[in-house]
Order: sequence, then C-alpha cells, then structure tokens
Amino acid sequence: MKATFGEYIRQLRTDSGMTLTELAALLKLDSANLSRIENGKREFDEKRLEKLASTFKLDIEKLKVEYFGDQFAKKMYAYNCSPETLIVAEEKMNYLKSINVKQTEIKF
Amino acid sequence: MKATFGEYIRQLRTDSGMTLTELAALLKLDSANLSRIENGKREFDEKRLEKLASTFKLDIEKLKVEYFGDQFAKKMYAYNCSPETLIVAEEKMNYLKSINVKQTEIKF
DNA sequence: TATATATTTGTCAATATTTGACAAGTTAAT
DNA sequence: ATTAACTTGTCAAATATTGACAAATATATA
Repeated sequence: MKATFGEYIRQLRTDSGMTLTELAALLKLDSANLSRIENGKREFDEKRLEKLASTFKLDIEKLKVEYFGDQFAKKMYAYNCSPETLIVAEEKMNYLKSINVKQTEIKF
Repeated sequence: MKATFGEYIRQLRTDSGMTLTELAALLKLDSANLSRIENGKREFDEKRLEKLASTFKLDIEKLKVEYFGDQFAKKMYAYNCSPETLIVAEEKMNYLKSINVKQTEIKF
C-alpha cells in the first residue's frame, strides 16, 4: 500500500461499486466533502475510522497504520523532514511508554 | 536524545542559565505558556523553531527532527499505534515525492 | 525567618482552524 | 441530451489554539 489515505478510500469505495453519496451517507458525511477527502483536500476525521473499518471489513489496527502513516508522511513532506525523523519518533514513543510505566508503578 | 520536546527545551534553557521569562521574551511568548510547553501541556508552535534554533545555535534540520519526531511519537502513543506506522509513513512520504504533489494541494 | 525570584496553574477572550452544508459547476456514461 | 457521479466555491457554525493576566506555589537567598 503506497497510496495516500484518500486514494485508499477511493479504491475501497470503487472496488465495492459504491458512489460517493452512498459511502458518505454511511460515514455521515457530505458527498462533496468525501470527494475532497479522497482527493486529499480535506482530512478524514479519526472518529470515522471505526465506521470505515466495519464498512469494508478491515482490521482497525491496519487501518490506523494507513491513516496515521499518511498523516506523518504528509507532514514530513510538507516540512521537508529528514527520514531520521521517523527513527527519532520511535525512540520518543518508547520513551513515552517508559515514562508511563514508571508513573503507573508509582500509582497505588 | 530521548526526552520529549518540552524536556529538551527545558534542558537547553537551564543549561544556558536562562529563566522562563527570559527565553519566553526571545520567543515572544508568555512565560506561563512556555512553562506549559516545557511540561508538555501545550504545543510549541512550529513558527518558533527558527528562533529557537538561532537562540541556542542549533541546526534547524536536527531541531525539526526532534520537533516532528516528538509530535509523531505523541500521536502514536495517544492512539496506540503500531511501530509499523512509521515504516508506512516512510513509504508514503516516498510515494508523495514520486508523484510530486504540489504542497498547497495537501491538506493536513 | 522574610523577601525576592522563578515557576506553575486557572481562566477566558481573541484568534485561528476545521467542519458541515448547500449550491453550482464539470465530467462521464448511456 | 439527459441523468448520475463527481468536483469546486463558499461560508456560517462548531472546535481548537493562542495570548494574556492574575493568582498560587515553589525555590532561592539575605
């Protein structure tokens, strides 16, 4: 999967023979705005990920990987970030986890 | 560097013997809000990265790695994203480069 | 101790951004 | 040419972020 998240949704939708209006209704969206999402001109709202997953019977964890991966890629592209950013992101995520573990250990 | 971006700023500031008020003034910030930033209760605004870099004589590219790496880490931590997300992010960034999307067309 | 300095927290109006919605436009298929 | 599908323009309403000031707390120093 190397498409943007919008392209991914469009693929899912067209493969299943749905129109913008049909999918938009399921997602409680205006078809005009779903069009913008598929074309990368608006963001897909995170709160609709679950509905998107159930509609196309996708694993929510894999969908999140696509969704957030897309967000990070866009930001890095927009700000011309070095790929090193992603390595640092992983380090920092592990750091956040370790901090939280410590805090949890202290509680009660 | 495994600290959060806020912890990083605090380290830079205290190492150079500055008070919140002094650094906040340079960054055109309220000292109260810089305190919140250092403690991870507010976001550092991207538009102040250049000033932060010049203040502490840091390489702006390395600072961006810390800054955006922090943002990605926080989001992944908050949404319990798999580390796979970062691999996908890199793929998608390369995809964006390959199709040479105009930056102004990207919504994020 | 007191007193000054530094930091943190509470609050909220101002500002900025995102979202939902409708209309009007274009494209594609028959 | 007609219809359905899709795209684009616009904007008010809903949300989120920011800047600012006051007040509370913590820390240092005389």
